Amino acid sequence: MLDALSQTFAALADPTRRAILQRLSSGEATVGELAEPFDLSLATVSKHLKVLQHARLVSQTRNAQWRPCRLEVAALREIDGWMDQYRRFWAGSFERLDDYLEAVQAGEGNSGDDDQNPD
Amino acid sequence: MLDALSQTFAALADPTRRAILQRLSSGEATVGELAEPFDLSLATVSKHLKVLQHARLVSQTRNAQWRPCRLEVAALREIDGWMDQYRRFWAGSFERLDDYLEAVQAGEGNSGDDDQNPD
DNA sequence: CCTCTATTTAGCTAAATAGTAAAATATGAA
DNA sequence: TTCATATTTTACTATTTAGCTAAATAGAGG
Repeated sequence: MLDALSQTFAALADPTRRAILQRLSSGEATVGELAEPFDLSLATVSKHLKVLQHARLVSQTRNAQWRPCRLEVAALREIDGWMDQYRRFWAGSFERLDDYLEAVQAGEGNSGDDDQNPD
Repeated sequence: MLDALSQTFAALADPTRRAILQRLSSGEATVGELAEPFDLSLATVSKHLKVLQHARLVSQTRNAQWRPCRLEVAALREIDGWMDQYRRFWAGSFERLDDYLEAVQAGEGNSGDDDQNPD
């Protein structure tokens, strides 16, 4: 079994699942409502939802015979947190990593090969 | 073939590949250097690098018989851009989506077909 | 009970992919 | 040319997964 972050990324690596998340970002929806815009069987959408639930991106409650789904943002926040370590590469004016590294290395007075750690 | 965003998410859905990216965030590295911390064959790491290149997360140049790899942040920025539509859910004080939606709906009135009682 | 609606599960196929070992390729050096 | 090093490519296997249809499950209501 993969770690939580990998599961979340894997769940997001499918356009249908991302569309489901987008739909859920405007409110709860039942499985049937979520399936409606897609040319897919309900069983397939149900499986997509199971993947999303397993990745903790969606939760499902029960209301009579409906299972309303809801977006859960905790896993998305984890992705966002993971991205933090890379944001410095575009937070400033650095388009390319080597520009950044060259700038850092020039600032440190090191002209060596490539093992400088900018952090 | 999947769209670019799906490919990027799929590439990130592997701990080895994320570790490779992290290593590259501190500077260029050859395939052998990247493979060193892993208990994987060079061929396997080479394939991971191909996935990362295909997702445009890594570029590879040539230096004699070495192929130094470099982090490319454009695809990460795309992920970051995709996340924008969800940041509002944790940018403020909203821990739970339903709190946010209740607040919004209370302000806007009811939109119609999703008014099952939430609890 | 039975029926209707909503959803999930089971069983299948096809495609993708992570891993391997071994052969092939590319470059530098002797 | 030959050898050594670095990396990729080529089969091949095993696992995962997106999709389907059909059957099963769950609740509402007659």
